[in-house]
Amino acid sequence: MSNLAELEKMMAKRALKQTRIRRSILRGLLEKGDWTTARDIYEYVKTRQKVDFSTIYRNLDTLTATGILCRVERQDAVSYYTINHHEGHHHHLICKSCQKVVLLDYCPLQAIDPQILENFSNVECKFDLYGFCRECQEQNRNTNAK
Amino acid sequence: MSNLAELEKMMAKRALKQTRIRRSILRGLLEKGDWTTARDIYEYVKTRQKVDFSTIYRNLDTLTATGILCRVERQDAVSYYTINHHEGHHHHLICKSCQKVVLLDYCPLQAIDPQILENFSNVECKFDLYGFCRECQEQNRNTNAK
DNA sequence: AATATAAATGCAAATACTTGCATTATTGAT
DNA sequence: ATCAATAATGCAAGTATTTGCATTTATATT
Repeated sequence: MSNLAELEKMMAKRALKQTRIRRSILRGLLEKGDWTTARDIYEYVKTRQKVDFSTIYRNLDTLTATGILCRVERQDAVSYYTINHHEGHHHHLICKSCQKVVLLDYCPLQAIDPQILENFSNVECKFDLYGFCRECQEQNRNTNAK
Repeated sequence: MSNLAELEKMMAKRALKQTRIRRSILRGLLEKGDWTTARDIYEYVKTRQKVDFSTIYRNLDTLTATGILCRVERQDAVSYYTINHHEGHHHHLICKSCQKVVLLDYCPLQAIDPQILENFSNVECKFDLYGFCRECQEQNRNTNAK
């Protein structure tokens, strides 16, 4: 879907400076093509150039905030990142065992009584579901049955 | 509403041992009568007896898991706890400035396509809204206008 | 009252992530 | 190509919270 040139255009459009580290983060995520931890991204970049962990975190933040990346949080508070291929606001359902991510094309904000929201501005919505996917349930059944 | 004796009965019903520290945590929260950080609870208990921070966290966890306490998370990942006066599952709207908490008597899980949930078991719902309450908006306007 | 057992605690070390600040690199304008 | 403005980076120290393990305590039973 996306390639590095496209992502660089997106950075330009958002007035983000195109640094070697940023390019490396995006290249790493493109290669992986899947949800990845900050630690794994750090390892990837570090083998290619000098980089500090805080720089990785700061970049993952800005790239996520500008919609270039997408972030989900595991229940143990470890975050996963991937290139954002989806237009518009959405949420996720995450497997508690294998961390598989299912996209939920729904935002609960729309269902909240407007009277309540009336008194608040800049309302942000944190919403995620966590469960065990079918495959992990079955694996677990087998393990326990053994 | 609740007093310590009532809370002790709740602990007994849930087979939680009644330790000095647990009583102290609950007494502190009753005195405060409002959302409180783990740090503040730790300070309160520490002035009364020897206690380690990890014990505070472990107790806040178990007391929350058993429904005796209620927890909300600030956007910067600091948690607030209070005695749970509410029956049943619910969520919160939290002011990003003063941390005021509004109860949302709604769970978005009900609105999710059952076909999606069918493939997952033990689904838990993380849902919170964050915004600026009217008072904080006005204060900010004044500060900026000055 | 003595005791067995399971749960709670303290301690030390680890976790993921954040922040302040001085230095450096990218960018658009000359 | 040079340069000024601004954003990005590295470093060091900080944050809240968690975890493993050995010791202690609360509780139900005798």
